[in-house]
Amino acid sequence: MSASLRDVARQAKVSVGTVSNVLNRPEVVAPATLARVKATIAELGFVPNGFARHLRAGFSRTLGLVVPDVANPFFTEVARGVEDAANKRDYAVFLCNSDESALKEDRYVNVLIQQQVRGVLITPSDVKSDRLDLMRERGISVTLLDREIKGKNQCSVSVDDVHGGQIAIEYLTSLGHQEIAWVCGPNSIPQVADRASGVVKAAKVAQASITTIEVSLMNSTGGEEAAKRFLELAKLPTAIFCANDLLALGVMRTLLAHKIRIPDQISLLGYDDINFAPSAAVPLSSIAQPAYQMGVTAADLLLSECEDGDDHRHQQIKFQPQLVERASTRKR
Amino acid sequence: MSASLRDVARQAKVSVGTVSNVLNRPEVVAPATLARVKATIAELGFVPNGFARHLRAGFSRTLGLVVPDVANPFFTEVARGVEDAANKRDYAVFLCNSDESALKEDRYVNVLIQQQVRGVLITPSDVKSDRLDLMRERGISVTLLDREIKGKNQCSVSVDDVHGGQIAIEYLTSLGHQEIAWVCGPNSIPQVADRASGVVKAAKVAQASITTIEVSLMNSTGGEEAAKRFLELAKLPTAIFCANDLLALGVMRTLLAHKIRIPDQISLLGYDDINFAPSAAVPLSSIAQPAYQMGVTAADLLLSECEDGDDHRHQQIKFQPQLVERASTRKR
DNA sequence: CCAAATATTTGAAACGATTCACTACCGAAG
DNA sequence: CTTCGGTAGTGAATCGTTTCAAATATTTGG
Repeated sequence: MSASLRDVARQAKVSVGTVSNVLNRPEVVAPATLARVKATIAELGFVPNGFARHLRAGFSRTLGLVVPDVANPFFTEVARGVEDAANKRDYAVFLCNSDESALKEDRYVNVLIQQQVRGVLITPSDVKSDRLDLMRERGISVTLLDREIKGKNQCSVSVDDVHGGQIAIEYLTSLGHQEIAWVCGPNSIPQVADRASGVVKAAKVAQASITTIEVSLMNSTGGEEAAKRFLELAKLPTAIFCANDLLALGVMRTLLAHKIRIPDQISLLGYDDINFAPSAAVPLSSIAQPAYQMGVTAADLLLSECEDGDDHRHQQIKFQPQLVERASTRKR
Repeated sequence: MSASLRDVARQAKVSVGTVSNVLNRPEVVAPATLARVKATIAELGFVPNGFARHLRAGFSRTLGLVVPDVANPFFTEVARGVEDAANKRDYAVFLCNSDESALKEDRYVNVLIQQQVRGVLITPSDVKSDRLDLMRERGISVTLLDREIKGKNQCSVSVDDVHGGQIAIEYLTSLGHQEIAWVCGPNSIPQVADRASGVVKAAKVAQASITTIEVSLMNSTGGEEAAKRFLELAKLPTAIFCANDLLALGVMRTLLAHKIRIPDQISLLGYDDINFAPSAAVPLSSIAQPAYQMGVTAADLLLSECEDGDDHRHQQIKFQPQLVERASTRKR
């Protein structure tokens, strides 16, 4: 099959130790030998076997990335950031979609442990679970992505979701909306809970009333369902704030199909500011999060934890969300 | 650190061979022993070290997936399919974005070889390169995704792009359009070339005239650039066919910003039928490809090649694209 | 109750790299 | 001519599994 270090050693008439040195500490090898061995390596097309290397070393140069859904452009952007940062340091990334299911998450955590990944970036479906500790016990660094656990000693990169919910409602009320619908996923998702708490807080200050519409899927299908439920309300709110852009797009699609004009009759505000938001039927106002940047930051944090070892200090980095105004919202 | 097979053996008072049997061939182990060893495994929280296992076995349970851009919803869908199919067979997937760059692709191929992946699914930037042979020489199965090499002995899953280009133009000419702009990426991308050839073929039959606008980036930024170039044309075509939906969305955004009405003044047709297409400012007509299904099929094909070994027969699977009519196209 | 047949279990070799104590060699110093 | 210091190179042990021939235990038939 493919050439091993031993084959190279034999062909170059040196010992395996020397070949290993050529690969890992070329400075201790005499120039002539170095050249000869390098030539042999090229000749045989030798590529070191990562398994064997990492078996001895005790760790690998791979990371796991566990997100709820890469089909969500927000996470796609995050993934891009992670990949670029990892790549820069010569790490490869395993991609895992948990679909917010604890079961799938468990399976993946197990796979990642088996693969002996060096570290894991995860948006856990359930922050309280012991999955994370399980990995850490095994010497796998864990950094939370878009989640945060207070008081716990670990790195995390998140966005201030409470503030996000708050500025959303502050914005809508500043436009004169007093009856607002809040379309969200299950409250067990921390982002949903946090944004909701920001929503409630800001609503109280502005004395606005909030109607919650909760659906199970945080994608455009969920949005369609939400819109149908919305239309059945006794008194229609004048603005809708959605927990993410996919929901908002589903809502938009359905409302437009029912001849409801946006923003004339109803203002619509999303969350995430995905790439597609400006191209929507009515360009979607949204709360932007620095997705790519978050991916890069999280990966850098994780890798520095992996490589610095003991003198690493855990950090909780929190980005601030930002309002992006487009055509889907307007004064009442 | 974490428990090894040897630790389990010691604690359960059996030999390492027996523990290994419990893991891999439980049917040869006596029920009482089986139970005891399993209990010990659970107690110590033992997870086998994938490296050591695969080092011995000579291959791993990992796949590589190399696509030009996961941020493109088409490839995201494909990736989802691949992941689900791989997961079902207990394989993990490395995600790699080549960005159509031969350099990045080379780097990733090297990483994947080092990781000793069992197989690779790739949309190669350059079909003629010897990267693919390099991997095969090392015993890594390779399946082409959304590309095809005629006469070569390998599996591939693709879409009939020539036909796709053809039905697009047939449709537009059937609506009465005779002056059509074709917005595409570099001709070095096989899909672009194939679709272009379908375009030309159908145009000849219908005696329509085609104006080609080539941009370097196949995303919405590229689309914006294309639209600007389009607007500078001496005589404006009445329809635009874009090589993918992202391009089309960029074009749409820009044309609408210039107060050009779609489809009244210009018909716009995309390719891929991504999830957002129906939510676009003007719901986008498009040529649909079964992305998720392609991912699943490709992964299944690859894994059957990996596992069936010699009695595997290479297959070239070709899906047929389909026209999806929405509001962005209309009769002249 | 014994031999043969069958069912379990054992333990050492192997996978391919890294590591490190050790040897070989060379020139310089005593 | 020996001794020392330093540089280059060696090769056996090691990592945690799987595999498999051999050893041992158990069952069966006579």
